[in-house]
Amino acid sequence: MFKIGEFSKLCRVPVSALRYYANIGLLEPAHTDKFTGYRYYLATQLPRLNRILALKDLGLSLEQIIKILNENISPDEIRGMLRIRQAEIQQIVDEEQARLARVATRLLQIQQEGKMPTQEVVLKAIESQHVISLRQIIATPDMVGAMLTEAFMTLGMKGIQPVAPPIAIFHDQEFKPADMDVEVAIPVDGGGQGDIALDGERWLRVRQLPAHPLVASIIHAGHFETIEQTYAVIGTWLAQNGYRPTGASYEVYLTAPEADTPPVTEIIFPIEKING
Amino acid sequence: MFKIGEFSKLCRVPVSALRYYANIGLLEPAHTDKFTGYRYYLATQLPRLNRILALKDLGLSLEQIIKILNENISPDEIRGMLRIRQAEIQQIVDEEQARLARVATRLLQIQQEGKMPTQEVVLKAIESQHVISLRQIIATPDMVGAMLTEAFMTLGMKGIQPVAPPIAIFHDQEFKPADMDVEVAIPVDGGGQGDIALDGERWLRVRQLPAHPLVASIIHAGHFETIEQTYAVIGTWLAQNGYRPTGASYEVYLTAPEADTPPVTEIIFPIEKING
DNA sequence: CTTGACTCTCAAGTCGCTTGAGAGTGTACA
DNA sequence: TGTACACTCTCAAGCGACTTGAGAGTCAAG
Repeated sequence: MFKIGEFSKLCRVPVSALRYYANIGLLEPAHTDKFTGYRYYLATQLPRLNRILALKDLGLSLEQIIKILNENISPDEIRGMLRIRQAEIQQIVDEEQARLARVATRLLQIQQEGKMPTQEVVLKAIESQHVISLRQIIATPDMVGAMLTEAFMTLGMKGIQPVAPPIAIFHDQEFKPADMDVEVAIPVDGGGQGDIALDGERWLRVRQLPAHPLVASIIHAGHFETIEQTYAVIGTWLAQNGYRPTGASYEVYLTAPEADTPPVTEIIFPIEKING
Repeated sequence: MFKIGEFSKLCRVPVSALRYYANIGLLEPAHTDKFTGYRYYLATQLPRLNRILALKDLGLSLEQIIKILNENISPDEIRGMLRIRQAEIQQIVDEEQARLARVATRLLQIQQEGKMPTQEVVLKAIESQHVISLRQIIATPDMVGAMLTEAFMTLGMKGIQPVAPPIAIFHDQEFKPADMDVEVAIPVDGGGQGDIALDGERWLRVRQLPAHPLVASIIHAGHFETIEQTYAVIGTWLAQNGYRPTGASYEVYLTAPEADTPPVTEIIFPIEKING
């Protein structure tokens, strides 16, 4: 008969943990004094405790361990549990390794630039969106504004409300300062909506923007004249972190145009990992 | 000016999280209505939020992020933080990979044996211990009991109390059924204690058992006649999991000898990882 | 009979949120 | 103008596997 402190020394498990295990019914002491409440353990309880520690070591929750030890579960069920754990652990390993790479990159950046970069690139996924879009070749980039205005006004006349900020998609393979192939897209409700004619040849088309499982995003807060700097930041980031763009890049215009405050724009690149 | 739900859609962060960030002072809304309490955000707050997400992605705590963003911290300090994180993440990766290997081994075992093994091997570290020990070549293994009795009686006469269960250390390189080189060691308090003569030639020596950073341990609950089975279990386990013994093995006798209950013994192997 | 080491229970804290209850607010439509 | 309904608010509790601490009781030695 060991008191809890002695038993704790034997098995190298803190007293507080033993008490916790007793409370949740994972490892009851062999005997509990009815008057003092003192817990008394036997050495024969060590095998059970060791099974507990071993299962815990595999990453199972205490609840699962109680199940495995108290009810007797079929090997198949245990195999199922372990296989789920296996997948989970693999995912953790992958995630943490990616995180490690990001931290290393960040350290390198700080070392090279002597300070913490203030513009942040964020990875995320983008879901498919229902939009009304207008695609055109335009002579200069600042005509995007005119396209948006035209699209917005036409929707306004039809009584259609946007459900998210407008987007411009740049379809050219390489960067062009002129004759850009641009599509402006305004997210709308999924309801039954048809294409809308603008003039003799041009149409506002209803379509579904594709989902992108992985995109890199960065916010540019400031005038469009300086947006190239932010493109440079994201480009550098992609190169340093081993990603490659996989399709047309987006700009999302998060603020309505106002005279007194600079616009906020989100730049989005669909990407994939190199050698992934 | 976005309401919290709109801002949440923009940045793809749940409303509940945004409220939480506001509460802990990580990202205050640009404006809070004094009467209704409604939070209003600006698109210009997105860069800060993105910085938050990026730092969180590196695994920093929100508290650290508040520090980095609100006070302006020197690049050196940030480098320090990141390097600590780097080490932590590396450790997580290593641990999880080891865990993955253990889970895989376990799955294999279940497949081979058709059931969950009930004897568990546990890895742990053992600290250095102050002991009084007696080392001898003995003809048969069951003489260990006699050595222990002799040592205990001698300590008893000197009024010295053991502080933990007695240990036997098997110093032979290979297993020998006879003429074993065995040391019995009884942990005692660290106080100033000298060697004790037993008879003409033999001594109880005071010494410090070395610490072992990594040992494999298994509990054998039952008579000594069946202890070889448990040795086989731990041996198989070491082979399957890629470990190699690095020194003399121990047995710890967790129960005092009693006639009616079988003894409980812990078997301990100092080990190291192969190819580690 | 005291001292000091040990034990007990119960509550709260850890982290980064999420969930839920209960109440108030904003806006579109009949 | 009423009303539905989506949205927002605050505050409290919950997650998991314990740890920490307060306050009270117990045990063994001297």
